[in-house]
Amino acid sequence: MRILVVEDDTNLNRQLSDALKESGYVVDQAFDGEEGHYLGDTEPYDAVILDIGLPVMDGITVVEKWRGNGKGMPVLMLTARDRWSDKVAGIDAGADDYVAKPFHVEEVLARVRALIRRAAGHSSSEIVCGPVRLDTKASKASVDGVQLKLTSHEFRLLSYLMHHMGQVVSRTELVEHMYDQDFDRDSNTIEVFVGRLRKKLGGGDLIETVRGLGYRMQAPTDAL
Amino acid sequence: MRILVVEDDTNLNRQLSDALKESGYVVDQAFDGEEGHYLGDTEPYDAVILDIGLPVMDGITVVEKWRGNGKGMPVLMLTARDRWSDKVAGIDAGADDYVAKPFHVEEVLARVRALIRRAAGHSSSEIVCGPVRLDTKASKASVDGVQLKLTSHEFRLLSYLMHHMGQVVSRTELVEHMYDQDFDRDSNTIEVFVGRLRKKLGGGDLIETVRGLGYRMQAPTDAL
DNA sequence: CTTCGACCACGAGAATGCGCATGAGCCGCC
DNA sequence: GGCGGCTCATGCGCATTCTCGTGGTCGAAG
Repeated sequence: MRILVVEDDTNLNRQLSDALKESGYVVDQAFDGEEGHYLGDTEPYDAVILDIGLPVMDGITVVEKWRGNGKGMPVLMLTARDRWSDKVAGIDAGADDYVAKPFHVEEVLARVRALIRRAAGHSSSEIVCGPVRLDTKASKASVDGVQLKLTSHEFRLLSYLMHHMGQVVSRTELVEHMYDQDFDRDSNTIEVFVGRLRKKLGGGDLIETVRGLGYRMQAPTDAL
Repeated sequence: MRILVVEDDTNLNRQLSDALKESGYVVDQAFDGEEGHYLGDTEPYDAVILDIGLPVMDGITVVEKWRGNGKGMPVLMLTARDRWSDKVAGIDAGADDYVAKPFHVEEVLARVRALIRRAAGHSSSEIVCGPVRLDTKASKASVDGVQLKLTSHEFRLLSYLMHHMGQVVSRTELVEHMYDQDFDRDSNTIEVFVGRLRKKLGGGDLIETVRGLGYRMQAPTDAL
């Protein structure tokens, strides 16, 4: 984890940086807004601690520039005690949190940890199997990077198969997970959907049929 | 976006609730810890404002119970001035942010905005999707730089969709976040609003309908 | 090797029901 | 009372899904 500390008070900067290093982070330091902005723009930080009152370019502007440039790393702002309007401006500019001066170093550390933890939670949920990618959150699937146009049942089927990659999945199991309750078991709907899905997924036999048992989604590293 | 305000001071509660409603949120109110806990446990809020000193059950306990129960919505705590230990306790219990009393209402609003957009994974106060811009700060939306004239429900719908860009959002989810507690679910109101919103947003099919599942706002940089 | 039975693939048509537009009534606000 | 916004009902169009029938494939047994 790499952290940038932008703070013009050299004493405070060192204090924070030391505490962070002690906690196991890699720390870069900057002492004015321009330097800080440049570093944040070019280096990949996991979090930034940013004073609001800085020489050359103030903290608000720095955040705004980063955000306008697509930089999304968590930013923790340091504000003067009673400047609540600064806090509002900072938060609206895109800061994720702030601490009012004077602060306890442990509080800053706790917040940095929280920010990093939270930022880690936003990775999109994707399952990959060979050329097939499934994004459960967006309800989208693609093969070789090409978007598939799936109906909701087709998607549910693919989803279930991909969640059980490598396993043999019986027809009844599929029925039970694709439909709410009682469903006419003697119909070949599943086969029909498997057929359609195979067609949409394309050539490589990704969905293998295990005669008498059900279907199996090919694991990516399958030595046939 | 739907928000719960838990505060026993009726005056303060109303003050906050009114300000939030003015900003386009749907607000539920609770006046003691138990009521607040129950509501937060059963209804899907996008954020909660929670006083720390409450009758029947204090704020810390409320958060702890929610978190222990898997509830992850952002919680903004209201603490008494200078009670540093309360802040720490609140954060440790699982609160996401706090404001010390007495506070400026705008500060609370700014923090709520920040919490909501952070929970959705956005870093700046403006959310952009293709030609559409949503200004969470001013509660305004524009297409190609032209201001849209939206009714409050239309705005809430657009806001929720844009906060969940790329994800499929179900009709019930939309209902739950656009209306407060009791609302007749079996009607096609949402479809009507989607229709109107589409008309106002103009040609490009920004709101995609996913048959059987819900709606999805098209992400701008669509990775095909 | 051949034959038989069970199982599976696939195409095409039929039926379902979802989503959309539209417009009428209703409510609250000015 | 007029107006703008919200809700609800109706009917249509069409994507999706289900059914059915035929033909193909596989495995085992004679």
